[in-house]
Amino acid sequence: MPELPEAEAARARLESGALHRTIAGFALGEVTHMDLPDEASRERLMGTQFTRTRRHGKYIFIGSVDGPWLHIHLGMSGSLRVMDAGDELPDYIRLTVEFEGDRRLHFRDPRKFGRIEVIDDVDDFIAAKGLGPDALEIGDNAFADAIGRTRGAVKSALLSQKKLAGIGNLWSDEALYRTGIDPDARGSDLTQERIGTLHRATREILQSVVDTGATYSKLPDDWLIHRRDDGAACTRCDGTITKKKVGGRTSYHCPDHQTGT
DNA sequence: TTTACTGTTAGGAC
DNA sequence: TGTCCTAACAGTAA
Repeated sequence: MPELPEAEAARARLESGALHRTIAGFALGEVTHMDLPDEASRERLMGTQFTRTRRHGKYIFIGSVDGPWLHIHLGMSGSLRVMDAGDELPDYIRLTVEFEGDRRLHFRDPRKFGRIEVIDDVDDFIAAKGLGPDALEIGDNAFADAIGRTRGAVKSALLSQKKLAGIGNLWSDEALYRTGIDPDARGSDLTQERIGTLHRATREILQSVVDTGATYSKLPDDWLIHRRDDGAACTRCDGTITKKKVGGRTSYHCPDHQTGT
């Protein structure tokens, strides 16, 4: 379920379980239609150790000061598992990094929308992708520009990784729900005050989810995440949660307290 | 059996 | 030129 908080949880898992161990091999699962490192890329990593991790938006990186990096994107259904040899393997493991000793790093991805590749420089990669600032780091002015200068739907702007990186369908809905903004509202129609409120809500929501390790059941009961159902009761007014498409994405909102301007 | 889905991106419309 | 929108990707689950 990967947006920024899930990527951050995965990064933390790498940080605690996959550093300072010599890479001894790789095992490939069923890999048709997937972007995974080819033989030559895997060969570059053999015998090296990862010593640090990074994350930018939904993009995860693990590498070292001067060596190549592994870039991991979880796609729609990817996850990382740090396990030991002999542990019972879940289904849909697409790539395993085998460290000396028993430690194993597994990339699981049923739907195969994720990707892993070997890259030389993280900052170059981020620039080449055209990613905006990380959603937890972006400053007030940059956020106001990213949202307030778009003619399209505010939700689409939140979702644009080029404007700011890390927000996906679930947490964009959550932030708009909390701030009472209709996902279809034009970004350029919002007052500066509302955009400021949206920025704070976005940051607080993402940070809260990060703090739970992206465990949804630990999030407060009144969050939209627990009632993404057409017809559910709104927790902020007497309204009813309603489903609609915004920018091609399924969106849940309360038409009573979420307004256009 | 049909429909929808938490992300990205190419291609086309405006 | 830029911005925005849609469809497609693959597999599973409801």
